Amino acid sequence: MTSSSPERRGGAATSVEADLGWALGVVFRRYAKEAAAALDSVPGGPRGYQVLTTVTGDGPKRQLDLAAQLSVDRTVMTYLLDDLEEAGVVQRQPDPADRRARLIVATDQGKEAVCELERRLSAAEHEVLGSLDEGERLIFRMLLQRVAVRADAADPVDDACALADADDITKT
Amino acid sequence: MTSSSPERRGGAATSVEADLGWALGVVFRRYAKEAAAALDSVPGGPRGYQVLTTVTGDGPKRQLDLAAQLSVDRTVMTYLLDDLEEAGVVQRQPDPADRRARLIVATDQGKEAVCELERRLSAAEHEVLGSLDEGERLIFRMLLQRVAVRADAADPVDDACALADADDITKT
DNA sequence: TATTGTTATACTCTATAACTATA
DNA sequence: TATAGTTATAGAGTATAACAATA
Repeated sequence: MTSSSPERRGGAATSVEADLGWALGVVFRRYAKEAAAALDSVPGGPRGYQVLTTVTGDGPKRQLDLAAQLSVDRTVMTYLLDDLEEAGVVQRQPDPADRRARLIVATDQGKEAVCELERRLSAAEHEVLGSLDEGERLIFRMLLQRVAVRADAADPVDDACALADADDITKT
Repeated sequence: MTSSSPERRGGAATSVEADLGWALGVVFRRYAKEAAAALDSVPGGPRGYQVLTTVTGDGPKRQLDLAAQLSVDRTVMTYLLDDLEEAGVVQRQPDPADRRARLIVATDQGKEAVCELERRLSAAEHEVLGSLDEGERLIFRMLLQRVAVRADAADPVDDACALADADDITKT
């Protein structure tokens, strides 16, 4: 048993209005698990895969740019690349334009691996959305995409008001 | 900047087929952030809120049962309850049926707090789904719910096959 | 002997700070 | 002086193990 059932939650819960947070959490964790399993062979798991696909798709990239683009701490990027390099899927090359920087490039082995990994990941996605038919899946992805685009644009700083009037419940 | 843009990802990406993992992650993290802000006043944040709503809705519960139901480690539950009790929203009472066990009950203050917190949480949900109109929101929640129910039922153990043939990419 | 709950310890992940080599 | 990358260190969060009280 990994999570509580939705009906268990308090408050109003018509079968459709059922807790959004619960559903989101369950689906996200499930996908994360499936993806992690699919990408099990990549050092660093999903994040290692992201690095690999990025350098494969975009071509050579400097370490810091890569870190910024993927929202990974630069210190974490160091460890990640250590492992990926040891696995032989990427390589650190000197940047001819700046002797401080390193250009990260995918090896042939890395490029090959991406194809196989993409297939596995795609299968994992299909698995997670298995309860929807083709049409529903399309609608779901479309709506989710719309929500995500807005969510990605929104800044947590915008919620200053929400935080401001969130006085301590112990004083209510 | 918190996350990479979807078009940045490698592979095939028609605007609708855009990366499911990315969208799920963004929406989930956004919701988690909003919820954490809305539940800022509860010790333990969202998890403290879950404990509070559970004992408010289901009535007194033993600590271990509560931990199992919410998938929280029993050692974590101890700290969580310490904080919630100190805040005055729940109480540990001796279980008349078993002197080892403690029954967790919500205080009046705790019950009051739940109402306010539910309102805030509901507002947060509305905010996250803000890019959808009423009808779309209903469809989205319905589909998400369907996906979640299946995802919740599925066991990671079922993926033994996926893990089995996930040989190391370094040897491909 | 097994179980409830607590405490202490260790482990993982991530972020911070200090360092080097270049610019 | 500032920046790219590395290393060492410290912090949060979580899990493991040992413990006291009771069954």
